[in-house]
Amino acid sequence: MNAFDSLADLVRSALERLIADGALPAGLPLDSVQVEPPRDPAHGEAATNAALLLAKPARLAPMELAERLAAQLRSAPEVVEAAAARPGFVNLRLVPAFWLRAVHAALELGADYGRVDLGRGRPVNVEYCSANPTGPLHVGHGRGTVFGDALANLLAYTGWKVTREYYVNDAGAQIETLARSVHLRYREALGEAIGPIPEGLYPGEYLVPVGRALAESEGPRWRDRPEAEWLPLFARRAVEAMLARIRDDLAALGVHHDLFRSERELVETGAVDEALAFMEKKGLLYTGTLPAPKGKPVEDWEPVPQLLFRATAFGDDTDRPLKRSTGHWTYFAADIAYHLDKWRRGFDRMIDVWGADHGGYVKRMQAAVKAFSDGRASLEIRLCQLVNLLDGGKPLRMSKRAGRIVTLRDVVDEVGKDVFRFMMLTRRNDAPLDFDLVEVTQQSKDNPVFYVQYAHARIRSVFRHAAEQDLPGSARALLDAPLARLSDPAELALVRAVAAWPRTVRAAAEQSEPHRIAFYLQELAALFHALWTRGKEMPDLRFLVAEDRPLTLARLALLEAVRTVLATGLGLLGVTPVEELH
RNA sequence: GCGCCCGUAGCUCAGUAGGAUAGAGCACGGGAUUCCUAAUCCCGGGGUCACAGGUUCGAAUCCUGUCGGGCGCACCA
Repeated sequence: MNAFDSLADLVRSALERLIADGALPAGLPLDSVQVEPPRDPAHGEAATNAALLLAKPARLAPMELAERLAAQLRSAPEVVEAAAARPGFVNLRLVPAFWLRAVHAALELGADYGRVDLGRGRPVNVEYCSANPTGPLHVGHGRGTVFGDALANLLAYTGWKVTREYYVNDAGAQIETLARSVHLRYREALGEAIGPIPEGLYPGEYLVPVGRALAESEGPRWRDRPEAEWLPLFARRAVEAMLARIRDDLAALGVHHDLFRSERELVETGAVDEALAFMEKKGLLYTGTLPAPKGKPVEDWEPVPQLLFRATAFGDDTDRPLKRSTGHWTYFAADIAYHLDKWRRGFDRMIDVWGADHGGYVKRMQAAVKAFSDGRASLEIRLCQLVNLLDGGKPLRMSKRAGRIVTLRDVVDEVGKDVFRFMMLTRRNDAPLDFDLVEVTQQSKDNPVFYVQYAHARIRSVFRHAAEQDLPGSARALLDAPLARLSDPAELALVRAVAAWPRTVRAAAEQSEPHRIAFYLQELAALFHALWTRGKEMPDLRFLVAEDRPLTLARLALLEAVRTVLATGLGLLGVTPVEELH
């Protein structure tokens, strides 16, 4: 049990005793009681809002209730001080031994210290990246990819059975465009002068090798044939090549999906027809004509009857078309089939990570999931805002037409996956992010990842020195260290930060907010660096004290606990905890 | 016009399920290095939490409106 959970239990049992004594009425909602670290450390080491929450149902003034609770809590052996504070908090100070349990737990549990079983083994599907296979990943994709990956890590760590999934949009007009673009490169590889890439085709150089490979394996036989004959082949080969490249880019970021699900396959195997027939049978579809769109006038708009989904019955703003005037399924229809497919594979919890430019799509997708599952499946959609690429403070304009795309791979190769991942995660996903190529390539202290990694490296450094002095270095060997010797305020602050790790994990997982892990790690690193420097100023506080082996063991135990938490936290973010920095 | 997201220090951002005197980094000013890595640390100035109402013991946080910014708005993906 982690520190703050056990404090909440302590407070609840104190309240129960007050109820038993008749000092409080029965039937109070004790579950809502929380114990948290107070914002201002001067208030104490932990604080509960119990009296504020329960004052009304207990028909007591908050301060009166707080006083009674504080008096009751003072009798607990762990409690050194319990004080009521206006408007009704109860502030607690605990015996150091209470907090030191967390250090012991970290040593004992290692990477499992902080793990909480929120998921109880239930399955969750996290779909992220899912970039169209028409080109390499760019920096904007990188953000959602890193976010989704860290979120998946976090859910797996908290007891969920996670499947990481990539939806491949390998059907539709864009793929035909891709195939035509590759055909042009194919002709080029056969020696033809193709001139400038025509409007409407993909100009990127990355298609050159795809065309060359086709020229080598196929020869010139498709050069002058009608499009209908070569298009499927070229589309398939192009998508394969792009996907291979995307997987490679993902691997460079440390991202590995469990499943790549193909849209084309859903269409070709009849899964879309089947899914929509399922919707039809539930009475969710009808044929009708949508009103003209409200915004900027659409030039070629004309009222046509279409097959529609009753999205408005499930919270969307308008009903949504499922079939195009050509008779083909819309993207949305295939997406419904895909999510139905997920649900049937056993996922009643699904999380999609999308770019903010798909924000207009959220309601209809959630409406569809609600509709086909009769409300039994949940779809959470996390939108990642855009990344503003800057070059030395100046906005870098990316133009697909000019072929001037800053690829994810370029940036990752330049700054490293650790820096990229950490930078993407030190911000809430729903706020835009400035990513300055100059700033992050400088690998200066502007990169918070170094700050955290440096803390880890420094701890490893201490242990290298400890090994030279014949001191134990493993967590197991430090389990019996006399932790009670830790007494300096800077040491105890670090101990309490270690104790706060499990609740940080829980909050981050429950809110789907991996950035909380990143911020916590920076705080933990800051407390460690501060202690380190105090040791420079006051030799008594150095970690390795030659003449006092028990004290040294206690400090090494604390350092190992901190290191464990740093390594675990960095691991959740997908960042490598380094042994040393140079 | 409608929908979603955002607005917190000069800049970039946190703010833990409504809690106490709103925090950190950068930048700026001052200081610390014979000693476990100074890529670090310590001290300081900096704020009408866009604005106006509302809900209540209490609001940066929840609700309504206004202003400002971003994204999106049949038959593309």
